[in-house]
Amino acid sequence: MQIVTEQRRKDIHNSDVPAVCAACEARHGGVCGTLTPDQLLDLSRHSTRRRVEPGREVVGQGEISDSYANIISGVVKLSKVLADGRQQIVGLQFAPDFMGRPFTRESALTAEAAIDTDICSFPRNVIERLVAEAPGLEHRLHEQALKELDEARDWMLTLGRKTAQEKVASFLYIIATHIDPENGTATEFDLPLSRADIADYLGLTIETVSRQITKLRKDNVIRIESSRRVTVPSMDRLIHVAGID
Amino acid sequence: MQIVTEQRRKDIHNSDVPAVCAACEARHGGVCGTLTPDQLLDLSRHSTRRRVEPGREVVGQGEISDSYANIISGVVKLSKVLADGRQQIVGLQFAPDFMGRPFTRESALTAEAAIDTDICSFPRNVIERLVAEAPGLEHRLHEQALKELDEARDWMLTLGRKTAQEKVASFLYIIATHIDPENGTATEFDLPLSRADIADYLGLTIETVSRQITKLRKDNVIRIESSRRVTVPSMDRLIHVAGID
DNA sequence: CTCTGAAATTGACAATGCTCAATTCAACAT
DNA sequence: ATGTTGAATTGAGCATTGTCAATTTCAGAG
Repeated sequence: MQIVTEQRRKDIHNSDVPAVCAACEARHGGVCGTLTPDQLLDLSRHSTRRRVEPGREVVGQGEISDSYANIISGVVKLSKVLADGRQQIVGLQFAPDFMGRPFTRESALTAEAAIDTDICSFPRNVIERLVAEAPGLEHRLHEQALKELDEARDWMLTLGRKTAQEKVASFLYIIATHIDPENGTATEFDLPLSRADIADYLGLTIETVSRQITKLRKDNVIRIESSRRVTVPSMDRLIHVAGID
Repeated sequence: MQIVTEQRRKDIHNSDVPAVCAACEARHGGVCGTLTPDQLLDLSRHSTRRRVEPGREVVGQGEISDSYANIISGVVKLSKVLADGRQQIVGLQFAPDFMGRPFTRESALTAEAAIDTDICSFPRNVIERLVAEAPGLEHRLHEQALKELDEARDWMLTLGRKTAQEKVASFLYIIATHIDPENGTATEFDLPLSRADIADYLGLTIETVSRQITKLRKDNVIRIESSRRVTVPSMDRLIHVAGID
């Protein structure tokens, strides 16, 4: 079964913004935002854009530290597992975030598409060369790391101290605020994660997640159009139930 | 009550490593490691070394993004609180880590000394100037952020998926491996955190922490010399109970 | 040495969330 | 339509962890 469609970028011989990049939804986000047209051209020569289907690893085992990628659209789950199979999602990446690990650092992380996801990836050595040339790039990567650190710490508070009810509400709020990269908070959206994924993100079981969603529905905090589709009548109420205030 | 002793560093007029730094335990760690003698001198002119007592905030409210500090010795707790007072420790910093947030980024974090802690702090603007001059410095800060991100994600797995028993064992292992910055893993050590702090770090209650410590003692995984002092007869067993393998 | 107060431990009981099992539901193939 | 499959929901009982309260321990003050 073929699951990714690859298309190596055309080499364009002028120093304007490469056509592929000009049309790219993540042109100004991710790593690309800080690059000059020349650097962007350099990078685009080695970039590969492809679609990853749900459940597929974004980069093969062990490659995670070998390549860098911008998320054009979609959602990627970063997760860790214990020897006996218990799993925890430690981060969700939305477009136009970029992913990858600068400078090797072994951290058994799995990156997997949660829904259909388009990514644009570059080999590690090209990124490293550009980092050496363009000081702004490392700064950008640094800021991304700090953003992820803040998010991780916020989530630690959720994992360690919130009730199941608050955890589920917090999750819904995260999705509402991140699912649409363009606009702000969405009041109606599709959940990018299955109940099993949500449970792994919240440190709960599938059953508890389901029961809490049912409870939120009965309390009129959310409406469930279908198992994946959610409407939030009052974001303030959701925030309140999530314990964020 | 005066709780910190301040001593502004003497301005030394030669470009060798400043005397205060040469004698500093964190000379090669923290931010200082990558600086040239000139830069180190520059930095030392604006640095303040002081001792912070347990329970005291390392930097005043809101200042956390305004200054940077190296931990010379001791342990600092980084924590977050919910509106109703529930608290979660989201990170422990040991010597010779450095702390602080480059580039403003409001993240309601409290940094508090867990035990007597010596820190050497610098104002934000000096760090920013040095970052602009010395590219290696931002790289160092970036690596510190990545290290903290890895640690945060490891801890998320512990918070979300481990049992109380595994959590307490994981905590003891963290302390054993970090408490002595010089040497490697310690088999006998003082806990830098009270039971209340441990509970806040593990997302448990004081009582559960106490019961699990008692159980580990009865199972001969650890020995308790006093409530703060712990001996680990077999680190392998501790690791096993912690679920790290 | 005794008193004091905070920290830690221990016990009894309750509650939150988990386990196991049975349905239900939706998508899709026959 | 009907059957099949995986995902989600629901229920009943239980285990782990939390709550509340009573001791115990220990360090420091007098």
